Amino acid sequence: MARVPAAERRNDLVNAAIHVIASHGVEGATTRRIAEEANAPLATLHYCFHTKELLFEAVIERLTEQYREVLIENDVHGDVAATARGVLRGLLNWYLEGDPDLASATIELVSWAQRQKDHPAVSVYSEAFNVMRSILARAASGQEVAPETIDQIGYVVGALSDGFAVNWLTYADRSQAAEQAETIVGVLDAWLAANLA
Amino acid sequence: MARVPAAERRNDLVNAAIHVIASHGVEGATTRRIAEEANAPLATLHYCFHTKELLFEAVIERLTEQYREVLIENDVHGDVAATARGVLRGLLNWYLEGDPDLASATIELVSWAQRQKDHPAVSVYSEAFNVMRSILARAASGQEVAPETIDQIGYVVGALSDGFAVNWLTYADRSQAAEQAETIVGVLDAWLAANLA
DNA sequence: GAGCGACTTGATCGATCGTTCAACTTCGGT
DNA sequence: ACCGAAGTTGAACGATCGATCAAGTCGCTC
Repeated sequence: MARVPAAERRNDLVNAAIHVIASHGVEGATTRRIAEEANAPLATLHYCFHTKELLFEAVIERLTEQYREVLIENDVHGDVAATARGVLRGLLNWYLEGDPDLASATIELVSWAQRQKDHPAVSVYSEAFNVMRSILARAASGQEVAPETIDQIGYVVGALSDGFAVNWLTYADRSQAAEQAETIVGVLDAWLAANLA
Repeated sequence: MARVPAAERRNDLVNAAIHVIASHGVEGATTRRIAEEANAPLATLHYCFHTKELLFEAVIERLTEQYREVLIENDVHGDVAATARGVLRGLLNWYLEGDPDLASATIELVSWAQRQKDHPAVSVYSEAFNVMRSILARAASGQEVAPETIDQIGYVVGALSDGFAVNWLTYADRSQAAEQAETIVGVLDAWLAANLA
């Protein structure tokens, strides 16, 4: 077969793993299915990733990176309220219009990673939270906002986007989810207005 | 061994399955592990539930029932705002102080059920939503509240509790989660105040 | 063109999976 | 005392899992 550098193969396998996890769940994501999705023999998967666990850790790194990009891309560089609003909107739009496999695989893998030795699950959330905090902190640099308020806003934005995602992934109804996204943003607006006054 | 009626055995197996799913995930919830947790031989599991899938469906029924009980128990019989607030508080408290296996197993199984033929996943959410709607509708009987507003409130309460649960199950930090629960209730309050005025 | 590291792959391993079966024991009704 | 229904259970089935290995093939360097 056509020769492929290991780095590129690893990339293909990570993409295949995300797709298989999203459509078959962690328990259905077998090494054979992932290899087949990547058009590679089973032995090639183990040539690139010594164990299945190492492959899954690479998938988690990829997902972590994806979240960071989405957050940074949606930094509107406004005041705290506008920035929080923009980040939340960016997340909801990403769920709605981006690759649905990414959100689905994230939910699947986070509970999987929770049970691994040095649970790398937290890394996805903690990293996303850290990025959000730094974005919000810069937006608040000109205002009088307590650090703990920044953290609280970050938590609320995260919780709202998670709550939205769970329902969206459960029902998979796009038009309904679009309305719900508006509702969610309205909830954030109401809370910000009441707490940043 | 001591003779046990099938109905009672089925009950034990459902409880064992919930515990195993919560601690080992759906992919780690093997028939042998569940049978061992229930102190029953493997063959007994298949005597009570013809297949593993049927056992999992029984687990989903149990979880659905649990949610209904929590919602009904926390109906404060006040106006719409007070009722929504009470139900949300009840859910958050149930997550925080109830059996952590129940919430964890729910999250695990919902994504599993999503991939079954006649995805029974939706039943947990839809049933919970229906109960919530009927509770809110009765609370609104004396007020002027549009039916679609009732649904919207139900969605927001659900989304907030889901968002709370995801973070709580990820970090498992009780004291932090207790503060976050207060924040979540505050978010609902702000939104209700802005939208029911 | 010889040599070597990088990559490919079919075949196969032992472990574990969900499920089945038949033999066995207990219990309630007659 | 007898009998059939209900419950128990060890042993085993074929399928599939993650992982391994050895025998390749390709492409670059000297």
